[in-house]
Amino acid sequence: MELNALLLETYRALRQAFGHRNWWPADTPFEVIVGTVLTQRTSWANAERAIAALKEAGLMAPGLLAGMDRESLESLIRPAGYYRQKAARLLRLVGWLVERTGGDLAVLEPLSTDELRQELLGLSGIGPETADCILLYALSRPTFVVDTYTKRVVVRHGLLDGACGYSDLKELFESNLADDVELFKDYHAQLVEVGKRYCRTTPLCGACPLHPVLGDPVGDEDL
DNA sequence: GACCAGGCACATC
DNA sequence: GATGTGCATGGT
Repeated sequence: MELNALLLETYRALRQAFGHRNWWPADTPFEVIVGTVLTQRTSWANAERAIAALKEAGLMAPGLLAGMDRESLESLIRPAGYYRQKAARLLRLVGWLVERTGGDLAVLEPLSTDELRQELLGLSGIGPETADCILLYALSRPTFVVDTYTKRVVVRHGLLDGACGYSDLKELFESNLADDVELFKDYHAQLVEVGKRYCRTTPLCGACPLHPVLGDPVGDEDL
């Protein structure tokens, strides 16, 4: 089967099994941006507590957040973990956003996705996954988000070898699927879901909805 | 108590 | 370029 068809079949199987995942839950694109930092290496439930605290305090707005002192921000986002790092990262990111846009994300529209991605990656604390989450889920750019679950599913089924890096995985999906923001949003979310439920350190391939599509895993690499 | 969760920067080799 | 480590809370 062609890669394009295989990747679409994979998505269909996941969508059939799990339903639309409805990522990213948020009231505004700005809230998505804040969430991308808060959820780094952190369960969504804990990131949500921090988001709720910011909203409760009436601070979920670029100008207000950018003006906060670091210690107050740290105490509000504490439940998300890594709160000292994340407070510093949020202040840098939101500071950049305010300076760059004055708080109006529409100002970024003329920039190419690639230009925007490079700017985001230039900020300390914004790596490839966070940058792509911001681009896809907050700014609706057709960029594929990769994470450890993506790698597990892809490598376990021999689509790429274990030495592949972030850009290889990203390329696999972007060059074999049409640029489709809604597809990219839900596809990533589905990969996270199947990763959590079945494609774990010790896989549960038998009941996995991908098994009929991709077959038995190949290799036994520890991912 | 161990292990994991919607990463990233930095040190070291 | 690859590999190891710190960052921190909260659920299972």
